[in-house]
Amino acid sequence: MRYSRQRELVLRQVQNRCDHPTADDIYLAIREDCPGLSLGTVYRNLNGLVEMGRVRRVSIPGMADRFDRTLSEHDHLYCTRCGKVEDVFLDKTAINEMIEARKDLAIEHVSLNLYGLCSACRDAARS
Amino acid sequence: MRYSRQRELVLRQVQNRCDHPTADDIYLAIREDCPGLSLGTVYRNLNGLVEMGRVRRVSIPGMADRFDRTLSEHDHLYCTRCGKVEDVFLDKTAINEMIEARKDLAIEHVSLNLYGLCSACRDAARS
DNA sequence: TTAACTGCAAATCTTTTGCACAATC
DNA sequence: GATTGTGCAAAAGATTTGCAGTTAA
Repeated sequence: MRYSRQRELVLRQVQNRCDHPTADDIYLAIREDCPGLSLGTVYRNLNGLVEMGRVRRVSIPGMADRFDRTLSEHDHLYCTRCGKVEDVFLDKTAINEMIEARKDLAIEHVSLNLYGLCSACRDAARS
Repeated sequence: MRYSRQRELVLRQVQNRCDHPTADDIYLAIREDCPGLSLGTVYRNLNGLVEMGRVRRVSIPGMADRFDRTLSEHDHLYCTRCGKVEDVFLDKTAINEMIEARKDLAIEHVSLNLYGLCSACRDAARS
């Protein structure tokens, strides 16, 4: 894979934000510095970066994919109040053991999505 | 909500099949008996039936939603070999306990998707 | 009769793709 | 100079929606 300014900007954009931007979010943000940019290029680069393992894709049913700079194993919480996506680090040993125990299943990978309140909305709801 | 032949046919279609059909699968199947049917009507009715709790929606990232006649709590296995979606009944107490234990999180609902081999493909792979 | 439902087609939204041109190695 | 990447615009796929006509209660 050879260098390109656009790919560099896409990667930097994902790495520099702690939210979980969509392709369009990234496109709009980069566009300010790089007016010629096209959305197709953003998608192509995101797909490449995901394949290379440089960024992660976060899929939540019914909405555009989001992209995540955090590569270590973790899951995502979709906030049912504000729509934000938050990283959640869970101890998954219980889940893995439960899956292992099911010898009748040939499971290769488990994906879980959490729905609830993000930390900001949880704090707001407390008052 | 008032009676309609189309809704009846959509519901019956979901209830009579043990696979997990997409809106389009259902549309094509019903269309044989009811040529006038439109795909929009199928979508509208499926959405209504899901809202009423008569059928369940199964969302797997990157593909069309599927619909499930089985209402009791369970998850889904997407077969990475043949693409079939299979019901999986797991003992989720360990997962729920783990979520409960995380007092810092306000999680309302957990959804998990499993990826691996369906029973048919697993049996085929064994030989 | 009137509110809900339908068919149709157009619109929406997300993502991919074909192609001619440009940039990289 | 060969190949990879880009911009653009069109296409694709899933789903929703506006509207005028139809149907159940």
